[in-house]
Amino acid sequence: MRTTNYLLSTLREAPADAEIISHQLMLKAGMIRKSAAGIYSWLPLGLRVLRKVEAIVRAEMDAAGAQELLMPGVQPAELWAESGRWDHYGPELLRIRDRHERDFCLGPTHEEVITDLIRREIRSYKQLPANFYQIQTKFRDEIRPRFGIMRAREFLMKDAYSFHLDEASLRETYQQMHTTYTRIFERLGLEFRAVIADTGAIGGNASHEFHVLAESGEDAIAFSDASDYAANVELAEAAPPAGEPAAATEELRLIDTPEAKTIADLVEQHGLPIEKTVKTLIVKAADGGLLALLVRGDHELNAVKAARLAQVAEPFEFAGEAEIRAAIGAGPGSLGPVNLPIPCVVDHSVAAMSDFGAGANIEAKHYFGINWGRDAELPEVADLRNVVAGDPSPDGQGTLVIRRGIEVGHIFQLGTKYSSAMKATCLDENGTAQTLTMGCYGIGVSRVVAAAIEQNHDDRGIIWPAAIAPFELALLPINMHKSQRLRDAVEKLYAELRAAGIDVLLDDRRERPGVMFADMELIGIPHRIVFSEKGLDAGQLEYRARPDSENQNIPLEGAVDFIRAQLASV
RNA sequence: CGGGGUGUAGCUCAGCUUGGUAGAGCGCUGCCUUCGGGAGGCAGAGGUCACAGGUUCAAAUCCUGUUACCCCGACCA
Repeated sequence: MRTTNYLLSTLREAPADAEIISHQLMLKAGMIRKSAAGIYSWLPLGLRVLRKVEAIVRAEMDAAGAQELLMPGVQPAELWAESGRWDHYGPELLRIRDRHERDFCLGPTHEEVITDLIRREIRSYKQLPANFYQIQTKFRDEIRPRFGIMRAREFLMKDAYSFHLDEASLRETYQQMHTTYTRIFERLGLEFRAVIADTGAIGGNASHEFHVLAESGEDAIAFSDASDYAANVELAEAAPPAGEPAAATEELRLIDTPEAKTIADLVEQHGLPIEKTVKTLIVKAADGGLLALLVRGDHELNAVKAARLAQVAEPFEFAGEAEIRAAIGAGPGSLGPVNLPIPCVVDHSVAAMSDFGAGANIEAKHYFGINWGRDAELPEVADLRNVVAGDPSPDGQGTLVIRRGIEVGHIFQLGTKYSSAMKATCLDENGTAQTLTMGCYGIGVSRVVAAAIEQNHDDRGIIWPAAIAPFELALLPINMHKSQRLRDAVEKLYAELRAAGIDVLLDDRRERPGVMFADMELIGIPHRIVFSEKGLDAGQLEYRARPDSENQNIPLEGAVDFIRAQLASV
């Protein structure tokens, strides 16, 4: 491809509303343009990347025996009514009506359509198991689309649905998809982790999310430095500390703390180590009253874990200040376990504390030197906090490291949620109808593009992993318009590279070198060759890989082989 | 949905307080010079100042309404 025949719409400055680096770079590199909030066009350069991601996903899904099909983007309301989701999906489902006043929606996912299709097509256990996938545009009317393509309303997704006669077969395909996803993200050249995920309302069955690791990720994930264990921080278990709490060495004392409203104040004004403080959080209880949850001052309450306690009201909700004062007689900032008039659950790490400080349940006073047993009965103990870096791994191997991740894939075992609602059955060996068991497996194809940039960029622009770069190599002739000899040499190599099947971009614009360098670095082409008169005199070209800062002189003769070797070495 | 902010040239923004008929830098077109890290000069093109109404002799500027977009929060995955 020649730049003079290609829409290379690079921008010097990114539009002001682009917040994260991938969004800025995708706009600056001319990959995407916005049509409306969360809705984008892909320019030729961006589409090349998207297609490369798609091709890898498709190849690996095919290799795993999945069959590609394509389902409609517009779906009839009847199917959603059948599964019950027409009423339950909420405003994220964009509903539309046709000229005959019939209801439809723009598909945010395709469980209904595939289940409808398969219940008609699959009659016998002999056709199972089967796994169908598509790569298709989805629409979710997000309340707040943001971060460009990362959290768009319209996005490209690979979604797959598998069908089985029993759980064992489902588990087998699930495991196979886990392996396939691992291969896909390895081939994409991204640093990623498969993490144990929340199974949500479906419950019970296994689920994993695949996260691309990047500082800007929306999810915190915890993984072991010594094993495969990885989980969303929301789900990672905090192991109870070993051993008994240390014996009391201090007397209980009531201290005036008029200026201490927060843990930070307490630490700063009274010289208490933060690990010797306790946070008391009040939530609504299942019985209609209030419940106190205690975590150490330096820990965070984990709402997912708290919501699982039987004593906690559903949905999980913090109590208001007025309610707290009515029940306890003191406001937030002065609460603690001593003389607490409401039920209480404490985190494991709190149960292990001694000689600690907490609110006195008296306005503007704290108790210091609190010890369980002596000053307050130890209440129920549970896992209530987010894990932190350095905690022991729940599988007993190594300690936890916390990184941020971008969710790009999700696999889970659906079971019979849709097949039973929609009566999708087939006959087993005995001729009896069995409700199909299902799994589903998604990859956010367009999000992968943004995630790859979040993980791989520098201050000059994008650094594409080789497998998904829009072009593999850039040819940059300097002052080609002034030298026919240079032009001939460039054209010759360009033709040879193309004949060798290399994805090459020839910058034949009459631009100054600085402009070419800046553009090629911005759009992230992994390899570049610079042609100059001076080099030709010496029979040499300059080669540089994208992240390097040094040029390498290579002989003009055999340049194609050299490039081939460089491409292969990545 | 609640709170906040912004809409002026393709992009980044000034002008608005104090009303007087539209600006800069970058980008774009042409010519000249330059030519190894986003060059310089000259000449151009390009704007219903988001939209509608109002006040006024006069509105980008003041007032009202609408709309779009952005940020924070809640929500969702």
